[in-house]
Amino acid sequence: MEGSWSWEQKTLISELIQGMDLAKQLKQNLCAKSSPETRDFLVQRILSSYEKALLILKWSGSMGQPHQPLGVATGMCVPESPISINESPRSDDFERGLKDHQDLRDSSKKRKTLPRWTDQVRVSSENGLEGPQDDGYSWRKYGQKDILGAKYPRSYYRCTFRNTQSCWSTKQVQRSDDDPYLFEITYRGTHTCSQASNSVPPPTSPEKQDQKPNNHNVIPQQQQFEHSNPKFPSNLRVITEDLEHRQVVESPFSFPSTSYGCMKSEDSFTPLVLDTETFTGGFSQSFISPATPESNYYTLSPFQMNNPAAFHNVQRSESEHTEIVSANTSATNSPIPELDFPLDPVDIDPNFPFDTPGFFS
DNA sequence: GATATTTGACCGGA
DNA sequence: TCCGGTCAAATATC
Repeated sequence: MEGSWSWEQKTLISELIQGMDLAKQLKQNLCAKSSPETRDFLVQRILSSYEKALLILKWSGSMGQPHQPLGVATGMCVPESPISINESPRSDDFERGLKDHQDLRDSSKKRKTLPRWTDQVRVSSENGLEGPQDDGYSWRKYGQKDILGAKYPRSYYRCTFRNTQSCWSTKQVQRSDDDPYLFEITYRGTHTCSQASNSVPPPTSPEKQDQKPNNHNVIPQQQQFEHSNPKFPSNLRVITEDLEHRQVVESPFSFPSTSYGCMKSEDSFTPLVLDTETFTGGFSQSFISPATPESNYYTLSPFQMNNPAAFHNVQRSESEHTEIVSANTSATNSPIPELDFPLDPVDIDPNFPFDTPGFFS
């Protein structure tokens, strides 16, 4: 699988790792009260690394490269909406994307470009016949269709706030032929509605379609999540899946040590985000996709790589890369092709709190 | 009455 | 022409 890593992917990882290391150095320099010149130098190099990484992403996008492995392997917070380090939440590109969404009705071609990814959700036997119902978002069913060759009809849902908030996220729910308790949920587009910024665990993001059960540091996050989500059943289990091989592997429910770094204030990468509202639009997906409120099963797709500890594993083991890459390339599609970073104005506020406690710790 | 679901029809891509 | 995706009127539920 190592061969599947293209040059730009490796370079991208290298640049991001370098950026993080430089940031660590900067942090140390801040603590040591080093000279401003040294700090400026480090800041410049950090910026350079991330700009290169973004350029690689941009270039890969223009070349039609599969992006999903990139987002996963690097642990980048990669929303469909462009990331702007210190700018307003919605860049021009994102506005354009929104407009595209709104024009969807007029052009099915645009529909095809919507980010798309698939989850598999297993429901418990006692309630599974009704299918997965609640993934944290409000959906309105707008259609059902018998699919050729499929035993069960496919249901079509769109965001309840489609009209009121122009949220164009949709999902399709298809029951597995082989396993009636297994549902394949295909999400299209990410939420731009107010739900996107809520604490409710949203559907699995495309960046982390799969997760091997050997997640070492997941328990604290789980506990944390359970505490912050009173409705969250403690006896839930997680399905970690390899969509490529269509095998569902069950494991005791656990969370990655960091879910969506960009969304978690305690996450070590949070300072780079500056404002979670920045990602209210395209970057709404979280790492967990609950099947139903009553379900005992969840799919888990942890965005492990934004955990610095996990991130370092990237350096250690390429086999681990390939695990994640293979899992994520198995997804039906990725939203990352929609990625459209505002590459030019990658400016970081000089007062940016790199020395925030916990930053790069 | 407001909102959600169902279902047949329609449209566009392959 | 077939099929997947969506629309919109009819119906159901609260």
